[in-house]
Amino acid sequence: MARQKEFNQEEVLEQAMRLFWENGYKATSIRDLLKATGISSSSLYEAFGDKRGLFLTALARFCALEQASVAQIAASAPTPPVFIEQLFTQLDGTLPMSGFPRGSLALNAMAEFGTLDTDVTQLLLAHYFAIAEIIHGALKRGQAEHTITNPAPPLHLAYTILSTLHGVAMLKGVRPDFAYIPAVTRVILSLLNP
Amino acid sequence: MARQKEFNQEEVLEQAMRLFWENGYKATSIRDLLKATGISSSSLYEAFGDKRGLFLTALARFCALEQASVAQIAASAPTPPVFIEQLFTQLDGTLPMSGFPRGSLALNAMAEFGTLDTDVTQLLLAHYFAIAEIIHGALKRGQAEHTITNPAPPLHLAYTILSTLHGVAMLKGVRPDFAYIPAVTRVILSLLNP
DNA sequence: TTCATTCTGAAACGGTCGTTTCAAAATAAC
DNA sequence: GTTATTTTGAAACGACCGTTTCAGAATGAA
Repeated sequence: MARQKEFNQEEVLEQAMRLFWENGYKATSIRDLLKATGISSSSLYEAFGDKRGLFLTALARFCALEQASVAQIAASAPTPPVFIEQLFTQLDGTLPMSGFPRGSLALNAMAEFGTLDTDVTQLLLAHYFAIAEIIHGALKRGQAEHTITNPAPPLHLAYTILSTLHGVAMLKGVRPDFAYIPAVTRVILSLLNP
Repeated sequence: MARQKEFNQEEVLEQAMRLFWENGYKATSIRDLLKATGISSSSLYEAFGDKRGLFLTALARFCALEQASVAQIAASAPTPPVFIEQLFTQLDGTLPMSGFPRGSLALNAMAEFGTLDTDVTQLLLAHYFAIAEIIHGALKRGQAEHTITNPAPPLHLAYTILSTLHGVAMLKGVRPDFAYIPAVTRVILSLLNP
């Protein structure tokens, strides 16, 4: 055949994801992306179609990473309440140290796009319900194992907990040193075992 | 003196607030604002300085309206738990009918700006803590009156409830017909009186 | 080595951005 | 009615936007 690509598509996506995460979709220009990734515009357009295509790919990557992270925590936590606790703990402490921007790209995209782009909306809703389902499954297990005594429908508890997580994540994006996450975590844990 | 203004500053702010609310800061252009408000660029720049100044003024207006709304609900609700319930109910039902865009301009601004604009950040944090304080006060009252039996620190409960509200509002911005708000509300009310 | 194919880098495209300018229109005071 | 002050409308500004183009560099196959 002919010449092979000089850039790594994964690395380009990683950088694009970070830029969109930090600055949002509209505020991230193609030139910003070219500078951060080091590739040229012709390569970018050949690989991803256009700016929106690159964003959708980067957002899908974010969602996949976040779902994998949540699933891994769910699988390794000794009990469902500890799983829930670790969701909040990860939000509070470990993510900032990993060099990622604050907050959540998915939540930022929810706010920026709302219902204005059906592809973005579909991606975000699928992501939301996938994570809700992981939490839901854990809560069901907890009720069966009696590590959770609250008899409320586990799906309702799951939506409540996920909403609380999202609310905390939003505030954390504006005030990264928000000190009340452990307190909120304790309240939520007390909800599982009143 | 001389000629008097032909436009009403309040109405211009109202329109600007709606546009920023619907589309975000970056995605709302000066030309969009001129078309929606009917004024000319010279008038706009004379009255608000620049685009960012107009946004800050519109955002401050939104925050003032929201705080007044929450305070009014707090004052008129028969008991603190009913007050909390009405916060969720208003989010679920009445706002969409009023012709306002979905979601919350304050939450959208949190996501769009993060920590990148200190003036925006300060405004949003002040708004956040003002509403948290209203809820906090109501919960303290509820504990004193025994309409709330959960003995947890009311400030912790307040942050938890506000976070949940914000998480629900975020999802509502992407899926206005989200059907589980009443279920989440019931879970939160059960938290107040376990 | 030659040829065919693919990727790259840089320049350029028209359009839109936020903002400024300024002459003409309007009005309060005299 | 004249004057002084302020607002308005329209045009224009340079900068940046997302995107396209294409000659030339690079590389696998013959």
